[in-house]
Parts: sequence; C-alpha cells; structure tokens
Amino acid sequence: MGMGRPREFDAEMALDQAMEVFWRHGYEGATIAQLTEAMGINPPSLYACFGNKEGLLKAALDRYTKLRNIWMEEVVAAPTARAVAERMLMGIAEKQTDPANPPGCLLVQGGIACGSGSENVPFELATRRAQNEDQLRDRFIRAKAEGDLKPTSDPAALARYVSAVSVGMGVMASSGADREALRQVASVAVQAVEAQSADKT
Amino acid sequence: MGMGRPREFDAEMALDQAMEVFWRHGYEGATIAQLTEAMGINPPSLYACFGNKEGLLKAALDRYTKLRNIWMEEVVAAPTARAVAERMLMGIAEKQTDPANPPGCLLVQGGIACGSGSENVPFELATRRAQNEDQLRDRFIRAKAEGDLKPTSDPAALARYVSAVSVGMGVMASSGADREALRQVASVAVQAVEAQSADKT
DNA sequence: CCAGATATGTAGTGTTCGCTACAGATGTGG
DNA sequence: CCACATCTGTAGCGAACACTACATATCTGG
Repeated sequence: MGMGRPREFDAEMALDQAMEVFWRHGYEGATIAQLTEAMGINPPSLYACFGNKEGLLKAALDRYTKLRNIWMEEVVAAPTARAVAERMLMGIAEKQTDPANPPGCLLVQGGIACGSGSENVPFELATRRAQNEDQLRDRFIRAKAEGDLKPTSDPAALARYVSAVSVGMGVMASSGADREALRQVASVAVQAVEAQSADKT
Repeated sequence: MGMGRPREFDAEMALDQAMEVFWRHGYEGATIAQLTEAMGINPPSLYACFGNKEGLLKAALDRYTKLRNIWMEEVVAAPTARAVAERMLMGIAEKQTDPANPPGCLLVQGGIACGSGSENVPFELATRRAQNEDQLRDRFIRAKAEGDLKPTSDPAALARYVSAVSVGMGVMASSGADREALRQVASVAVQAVEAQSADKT
C-alpha cells in the first residue's frame, strides 16, 4: 500500500541530458552507457522510468517538440506570410548554431535511416516534422484568405518548402556551417515566399 | 610470382548492392551480415576487397558521387542560373523518388549523426556534399559575371541555398514524400533564384 | 606438374550492445 | 515497528556486432 522509495533524480533534467546525447549521436549511435552516464543514473533507473531505449527517445522527442511548439506559436503569430517565413528561417539559423545545444535539429539528427530493429524511429521523427509543416500550412492558408498571399499561390507547397529548407539548414549546421552561412540561406529562401506575396500598393 | 586465384564476384556490382544497403539503413544501421548477403559474398571476401566496413562505405560513396557528378555536369551546363537551379531541383525530385533506388540521398541517409567510433562518417558525407555546393557556386559566379545574375547577388549564398533545399528534399523523400510534393518544393525554391536573376529586357 | 600467391567458405573470435535479476536501501500506510 | 512498495547499484545475462584464423580451392609463372 505504501508509495515506495521516491526516485532520486529529476526526470526532466535527465531527459535534457538524454536529448543531447541522441541529438549528437543519433538514436543508434547513442549507447545506453552514454545515456546513463549523461543522465547521472544507472540502467535500472532508466528502464524503470522510460521502459526502454526507444521509450527514452520518444520522451526526449516529446520534450523537444514541446519546447519547439512554444516557439512555433511565436513564428506563426507574425503578421504576414513573408514575416512568418523570415522569422522561422532566421530563428532556425540562430537555434541550430546555438552553442548551448548540439548543432542541427534533433528531428533530423535523431535518425533519418536506421537499422532493422528500429524502423519506426525515422517514422517518429518524420511525424513530428510533419506537425510543424501542418502549422505552417494552416498559417499560409490564412494568409491566402487574407489576401496576403497571391490567389494563385499554393499554401501547402509553400509550407512544404519552408519545412524542407529548415531541414536542409539543420543538416548544414550539423556538418559545421556557421550562423552566417545559415542566415544567408534563410535570406535567399525568404525571397521565394516574397514572390508569392501580394504586391503592396 | 603467380597472380593467385581471381575473385569470383564483380566488385562494381557488389558495390552497387552495398550502396543500396547503406542508403536504406545508414552506416551504423547496416550490418556486415546484410551487406554480405546483398553483395552475394562472404565476410572474408568483403574485408579482402574493401578493408573494413568504413572502407566499403567510402568505396560506395566514391561510386555514388562519380555517377552524381556526371549528372551535375549536365546541370551546370544549363544556360542560366535559374535554369541551373530548376534543372537541379527538378532532377532531384525525380531521382530521390526513383523506385529503382532507396528514397532520398545517400549523402544524407548514410549517416548525419553517428556513434563514438564512427565520427568521421558524417564528415565524409559532408565533404562530398560540399563538393556539389562548390560546383554550383562556380557556376553562379560565372552567371553573375555574365550578367545573368544581378550585380547585388551573392553566388556563394545562392549555391548554399540550392544545396540546402536539395538536402531538405532528400530528407522529405526518405520519409515518404511523393514526387509531386518534391516538385512543388522545387518549383517554389526556384523562385528565389529567379528573384536574383537580372531582368530580361 | 610444381611452387607461390590470392580468393573462398566455414566457423568461429573477442567485444559491445540493450537489457535485467537480485539484493539492499528508502520511502508510506497501518 | 512492521508489512509492503518502489527505487538504486552491482553485476552479469544472451544476442548481435565487426572482424578473422584456417583449411581448401583456383589461379599464374616456370
């Protein structure tokens, strides 16, 4: 009937450490030994709390997307489609080269391709990237309805485009591109959205 | 003094099979058992011919980039910067959804993040992606000199941009995006290059 | 036909992987 | 203070990993 011995570590802090290991080494490249060491716990504590390695990844992804969604709210709150794209892509240039985190994006670094027992890891990442794309698409649909985007524009295609550029920037960041290089990419990319914006008269 | 027993398999055909396994599962996700089975040989033959797993990957990358460079020659032969971007991105939409190959790009799927013994695998991939970017940059420098791109344009930034979009499209393809979706992304992306092109008079 | 050289198939090697049994520690409810 | 529930650390489990020793087979040069 008792509630048992309480856990001695903070689950969210431990998750943050695990997140960084997955971010840096990918799902398959991260070992339980590395994860437990970074989290400051032993394997049984990890398994009692998160089930298994994949459960830990999902928990880390949940935390990552939760933080990211807060930021996405600010992004789609920008007044125009062009401003949305600019705020998003410039923000990504910042975040993906923030020395406080591993470079790139966990939703890409986590594992684009995996071995035979982990086929659903890439799927998990893709699902969460798609959520981001959906948010953008909804915002661009609104922009079109408001006359901010041209009547001939395709909001879904624009959203896919911005999402693709984001991913590409993430890969660039993970392979050493600096902030200025990412900013340049973002700057060029915004022009395509601008080309789909209605003329200011 | 004799030349010994000749090898009974075709190295290039075997490489093509290995390339596909790396492409689909990534470097760390691909096992020697999978590779040898796909190549139709046994481990000792693999190690005699390619040294080790990483040597096999490099050989596969060499073959991949060799084929890809032939195509890139055609891309940069397009008459204008806009045509270069369009030919490249539309071609990528085709190639990365070609059912004859795994989806996406080997230079991304191969391994963006790796474990502790394989840190230089992501570096190898990044190096080869950079070569592609260099080809584009040189072409855009020429386009600017020819007056095809605006005097204010930044050829290096444009090349980085097209390269980033290509990578993003690859990740999209690997997570199930169909050819039409990629074409839409390419179509939007080209508009940014168009915005940097000199006006036709 | 023989000697040296290289490739092949079988059958492993040692290591590391994700994961867990178990015993002791630390909490709660009665 | 006791029964019970949960967490923690040690130590190690079976499986899969990259890789290889070794005997055999197949070639060339003489």
